[in-house]
Formats: sequence, C-alpha cells, structure tokens
Amino acid sequence: MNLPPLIQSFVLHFGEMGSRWGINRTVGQIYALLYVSAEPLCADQIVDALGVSRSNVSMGLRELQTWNLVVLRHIPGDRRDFFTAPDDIWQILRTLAEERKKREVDPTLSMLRELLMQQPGSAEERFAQSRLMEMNGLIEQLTNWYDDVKRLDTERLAMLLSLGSKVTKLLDAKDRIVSIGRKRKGQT
Amino acid sequence: MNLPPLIQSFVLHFGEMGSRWGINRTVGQIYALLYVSAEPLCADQIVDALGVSRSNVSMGLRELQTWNLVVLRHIPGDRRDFFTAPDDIWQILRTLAEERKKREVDPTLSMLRELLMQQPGSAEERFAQSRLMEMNGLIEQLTNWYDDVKRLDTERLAMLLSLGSKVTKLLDAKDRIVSIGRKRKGQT
DNA sequence: CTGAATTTTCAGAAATTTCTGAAATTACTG
DNA sequence: CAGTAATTTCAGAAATTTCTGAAAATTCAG
Repeated sequence: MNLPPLIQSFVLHFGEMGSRWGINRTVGQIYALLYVSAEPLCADQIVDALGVSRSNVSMGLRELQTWNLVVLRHIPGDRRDFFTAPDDIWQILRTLAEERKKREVDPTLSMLRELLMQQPGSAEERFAQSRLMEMNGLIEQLTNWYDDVKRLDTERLAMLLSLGSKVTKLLDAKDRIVSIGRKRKGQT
Repeated sequence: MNLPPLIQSFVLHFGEMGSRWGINRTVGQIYALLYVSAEPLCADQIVDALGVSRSNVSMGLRELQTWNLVVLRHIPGDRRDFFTAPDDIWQILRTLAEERKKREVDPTLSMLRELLMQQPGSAEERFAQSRLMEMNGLIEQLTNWYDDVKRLDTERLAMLLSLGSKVTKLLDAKDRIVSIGRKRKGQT
C-alpha cells in the first residue's frame, strides 16, 4: 500500500469496518480512497495505491456501482474509466440507507408477510406468528418513518435531527390541549 | 434441522441475514429460534432444533450474551441454563442499536477525531482532512439525535416515528413567525 | 470429597469468501 | 478493419471464518 499516512489510516479502518458490514476489505478500502481523493481515480491508480490486483479492483468497483455509491467519470481524450464518490455526504448517506433497506429490510418484510399468511399448524406456530406480527409491526413503523423522512431536503433533515426528542414536547402540549378539549365536552 | 415449517423458514432467513450483518449463520438461527419460542430453551434443545454441534451452540449463546440480546434464565430444580429473547421488541431494537453503535460508530468516530488532530503533510492530506471533517460532522449529528431520542419511552418514540417529516411543518411555521418578528424589528 | 451433569475451550477440519493471474472480451484509434 | 488499450471474467489459490469433536473445566448433589 502506497499512500500518505493519514489517508492510509483512514483506508485501513474502512477496510476493517467493511467486513462488519456485508462488504469485503478491498471494497471498503476502494471506497475510502475515492472518498478522500480530490480527483477521480482510474483503476490503475487504485491498484497502485492499495497494492491489490487489477482484477480485484475491477470487481470492487463493480460492486460499488451496484450499490450506487460511486460515480463513473470520463476525462476528454482519455479512454480509461475514472471513479469518484459523490461530493455530498448527505447524498451518500441516503444512498447507503436506501441500498441497505433494499437488501436487508425489504426481503425480511416479505418473508414475514408470507409467513403471516400461513395457517398455523400448531400452538407453537401460532405463538411464533404472534412474534412475527410484532416484528412486522415494528419494521413497518420504522420504514414508514424512513420513507417519509427520506423525502426531506437536506436542510430540513438536519433540522429534524437537531430537534431530536424535543418533538415530543410539542406532542405532549398538543395532547394536553386535546385532553382539555375533551374534558370540556365531558369525555374523560 | 427439526422444526415446524413456519418456524424453520424464519430461522433459516435469519441465518442468511445474519451473514449480511457481522454475525454468523448459527448465531442468527439461534436468535431467531429464541425469539419465536414461547418458553426459554436450553442448549440441548437448540442443538436438536438446529442440528448443529453442542459446542457451536455454546459459542453462539456466548456471542449473543456479549450483545446483551439474550436473557439467561434458571428453572428451579434444573441445573441447566435456559435462554430467552426479551419479550419487548422495542427493547430488542434499542439493544441492537446500542451495540451496533458501540462496535461500528464509536471506533470510527475516534479514528476520525484522531486523524483530524494530525498536521497534514501535503495538499492531498489537507483535502482528505476536509472530507473527514464532513464525515465526522455527519456522524455527530446522527449520534446526537440518537442519544437524544433513545431516552424516550416507547410510547413517545412511536409517536415521534408516526409524526415523521410532519415535524418540519411545525418548524417551518416557527421559522415564518420568527422571520415576521424580525421584519417588524427591521432586521431583514 | 466423589462423581455425574453441564458448559466451555480449542486444535484442526470443513466451508466459505476473497483474491489473483491468465485469458477473454470490449471499446476505441488510426 | 487491424491493432492496442482497457476492462472483465473466471478457475483455482490463498486467506479467513465457521464448525466440530474431544478433552478440559466448572458446577452442584449426595
């Protein structure tokens, strides 16, 4: 590996981290390298920087493309493919969330729905289905929230984050008002 | 594997999914099985249900314990250890979030902070640091939100989720009011 | 204590994943 | 087109992870 020490540390960390997610070390390293590079890089530059085989880089870039995490660029008068990570880190976050949902959450949801359609054949299965229902409900709540929030522009999303749990104070206030309204009408 | 078909499907799915996260197939299967079982199970019951070796189950249970995802139970007059998943799925979600943060986010944050302390040795490193700052800032926003929200009780958390992006409408209203206030005082 | 029941450990076997080099394919230039 | 540059494919090598069986350790009843 042939990189300035600071960049090397970052790249190595992402390589290790990658294996905790579903991606392999090389893919993690390639992405880290593209992320901190000012200019787009071509495959051979990545080979030199990381010291892995050309074919490994080719496969890694292909995987990053299936994740939509990498942008293919061309330099006029140059036949090679160049790659970058998007500039906007919020966009990267959105892509990551979307792809992970597609790969992890959606298949789980359809599995749950399928199993919940089945007629339970025993008390054990009936109990299991009640647990699957709880899981299905939780995931639906989370994905509904996500589907709603992901449409926000970045400024509003950041706002929503900075507000955090304070949101619930507004809700409490609303609840109190509603409850007072009910009391006036004599409904508990 | 010796399980009712519905439960077997669920267990197998979780086994596969497990490998997409940092856990292995057996650990995923054990957890799925405990999750859908009405009663606590002992290691040998898990061995029979999943058809894996006793030692593998022992290691899997130990890993689940380090994740705090599993509760050890004792039955009076029985020397064996019995295990369950917590009843409350929201609690499971909280534990999962906390442990994943501990293992994935926290080490990344300290790596970033360490690298941001270093004096850049070149223009490349200086650019890289600017990218690390963006990443650090994003992760801090997300973890601050998480640290705030995780303290909410389940009812309020569910409220917050169901509100979703509507929160920002309240914020917009607030902003309009503030901006009118400013105009009255003649400050843009 | 003794000994049986239970759990854990761990060396190495088995399975899986990652990576490479060579060959094939594709894409472009002149 | 012919030729070359660039990329992809893929069989098998290398590395890593997972799993097992046997042995060791622990726990507890009598």
